[in-house]
Amino acid sequence: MKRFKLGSFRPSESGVRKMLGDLEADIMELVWEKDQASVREIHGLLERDREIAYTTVMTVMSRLAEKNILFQERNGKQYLYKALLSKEEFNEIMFVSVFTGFQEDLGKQALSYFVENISEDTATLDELERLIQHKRRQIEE
Amino acid sequence: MKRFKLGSFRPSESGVRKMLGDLEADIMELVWEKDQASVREIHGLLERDREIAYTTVMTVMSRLAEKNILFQERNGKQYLYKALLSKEEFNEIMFVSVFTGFQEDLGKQALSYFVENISEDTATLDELERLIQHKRRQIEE
DNA sequence: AAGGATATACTACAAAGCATAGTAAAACGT
DNA sequence: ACGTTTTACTATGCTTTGTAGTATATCCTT
Repeated sequence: MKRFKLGSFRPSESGVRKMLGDLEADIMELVWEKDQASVREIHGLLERDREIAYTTVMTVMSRLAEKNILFQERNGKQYLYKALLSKEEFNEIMFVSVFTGFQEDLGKQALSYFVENISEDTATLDELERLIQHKRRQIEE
Repeated sequence: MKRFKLGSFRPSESGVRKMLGDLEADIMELVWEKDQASVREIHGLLERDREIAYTTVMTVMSRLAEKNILFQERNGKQYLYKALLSKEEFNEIMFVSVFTGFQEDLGKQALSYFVENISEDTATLDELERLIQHKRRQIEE
C-alpha cells in the first residue's frame, strides 16, 4: 500500500502540525476546507494574512504531492490539488501511529498515562466508558 | 519551571526515539541504565557496537545537557551526566504533550480513536475500566 | 613545578527537512 | 503568434542531528 511520507514530528503542536511544517499545515487546512484547490486559490487565501510568493505556495504544494498527502489532477492549464485522506483520516493515522509506538514501549503504562491525563471531568470518563462498552460488543461478535 | 527543549519528533519511532535522534536516544538509554555516567563510560559502551569518536559522544552529551535532558555534575577532571527525568517521567511527558495536542484538535474524537485502536483483547479493556474507576474516585475527593 | 594524559570547549561540515523565491520553460486562449 | 498563466527547475538560508578535528584546560605523578 502506498503510504504517505512523513518527515519530522513536532509533538506539542496540535493536530496536523505535529507532522507537517507550518506552511504545509496551513495549506492542508485550506485544501481540506475547500475540498480541492489550485495553487492560485490557495495563494490568494494565504495572501490575505501575509505576503507570500506564488511560487512558494507552488513549491510546497508539489512537495505535499510528492509526499502523497495531496495529489494533482490536471485541469486545463493548471493542476487541481486534492487531499488523499480526509482531515479525520489523516488525524486518525497520526494518532494510531503515535499511540502504537507508545504502546510498544510502555505497554500498560500507556493506558494509565492516558487515563491520568485526559480531562478531569466525569463526562469525559462517561464517554470513555461508553466507548469501551461499544468496543466490547464489537469484539464479542 | 525550566523545561527541556524538544526539537523534531518522529511519530512512528518507538519510545524516546520519537523525540530524540538515534545517537541521542542510544545515549539516553545508557545513561538511564547506569543512572549516571561520564562521557568515557558511554563512549566505551557505544564502541562495543560500532566505531565512534570520543568527541562525537561528548558533543552529543553536551547538547543533551543544553536541552536540559541531561545535566552535568563536575567530578574532578570530568563531568558526570545524569538524566533530569527518569525514563518513565520522560515518557509520560512525551505522552501527555502528544495527546494534549490531539485532544485540542480532535476533542471527543481522540477518545474514540484511542478506544478503537487499543488492542482487541478484553483484558486491556478491563484494565482500562479499572483505571477509569480509580480516576473517578480520585476526582470525587 | 613540569610533563604527559585526559577531559572539555570550540569549531566545522555534511545531510535532511522546511520555508522561501527567482528564472526558465510549457500550455493555453484569442 | 503573442501575451498571460502555470508549472518545472534551481537555489538559498535556517535548523537539527551526527560526525569529528583542534585547541585549551585540568589533574596526577614525579
